[in-house]
Amino acid sequence: MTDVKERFGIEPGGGGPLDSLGFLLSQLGFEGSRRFHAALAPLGIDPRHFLLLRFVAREEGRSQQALGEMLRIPASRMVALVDQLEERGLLERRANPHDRRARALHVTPAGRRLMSRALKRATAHEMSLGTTLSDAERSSLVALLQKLAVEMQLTSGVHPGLSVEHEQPED
Amino acid sequence: MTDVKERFGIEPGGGGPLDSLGFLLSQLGFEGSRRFHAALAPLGIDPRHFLLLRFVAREEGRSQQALGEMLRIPASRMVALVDQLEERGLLERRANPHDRRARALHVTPAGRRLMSRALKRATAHEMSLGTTLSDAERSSLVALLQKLAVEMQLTSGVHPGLSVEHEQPED
DNA sequence: TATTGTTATACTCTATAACTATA
DNA sequence: TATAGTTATAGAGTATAACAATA
Repeated sequence: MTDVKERFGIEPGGGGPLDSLGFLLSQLGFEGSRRFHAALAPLGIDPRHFLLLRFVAREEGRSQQALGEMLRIPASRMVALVDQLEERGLLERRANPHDRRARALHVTPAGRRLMSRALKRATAHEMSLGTTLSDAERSSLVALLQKLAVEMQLTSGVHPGLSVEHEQPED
Repeated sequence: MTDVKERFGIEPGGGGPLDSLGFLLSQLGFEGSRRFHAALAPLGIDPRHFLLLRFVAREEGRSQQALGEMLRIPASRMVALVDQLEERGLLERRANPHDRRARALHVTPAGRRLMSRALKRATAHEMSLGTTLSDAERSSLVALLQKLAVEMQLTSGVHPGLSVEHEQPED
């Protein structure tokens, strides 16, 4: 490994901690999210809605709690998220005949139409990233990030920003 | 470029948008930040304080506004951030004899002592990332991320999460 | 008249824990 | 007695715009 300490000098021009792997990931993750957020904004949803809507479509009919556990979204956050999607008529809470406490979540036709539009924007966003990299570079970058994701025990499709309880980092 | 559309299928097992470059960066950036936040917490500061304190040390005596412009931190956020660091005795606002409106920022001796401890933790955090990668993989990952940072017009040492006005993305 | 830094206000988001209705 | 989902409350963080002192 390259000498990590030299990246932490406070001398100007020396790079600083600013070109560290951690800082780069934080900058890029945040900036990418900001752009994705902007890409979805015209549709009236944000990345959390997009993620949840996709999951509901994939796990059609599951209870609100089951979905929340899969995505590791705390129950009280789920309420607001599902409320917002339901208000826009994108998904429905249906009664479960076997357990009247539970709410089965279903995507509505309008929800599917919006998902299709959102998917186009998400794809365009994804394609807008890494345009200065060659095909080989882009694949190798994704592979390395996946290796890092395994190391950090991240789960595919589960965003840590939705799972966190108590305090939120900004940097 | 690998076919980006196939990453966006909603079929389970197909990967989903979840292994996209954008989503990976967001997950990793957030999780890394969360860990860095936790690493600094015992010292009573968070990553924003660490970044600002380092900058003040590097640009000793600059005005609060000049620092804010360099880091692209809105003026009203700077007040709270500097307040917190001053309350802990880590930096001082000094009068500027040439312009009595301006406040020159200086790191105190206690601030330098704390920075040294924080630097150790930051280094340990940085070294804890990428331990499952070979030296060559780690360097190539950093190089690719830097290329992406250039593409996205990010500035070394400036975190977009501190610059944003109006709305904050979470994903 | 413009600028530096501060503050007052209102707004959004959150965690927590209490709560309802079911099981 | 436990669980699914909801809500009430209080706290943290923010943007905005107004503000005082100084230029």
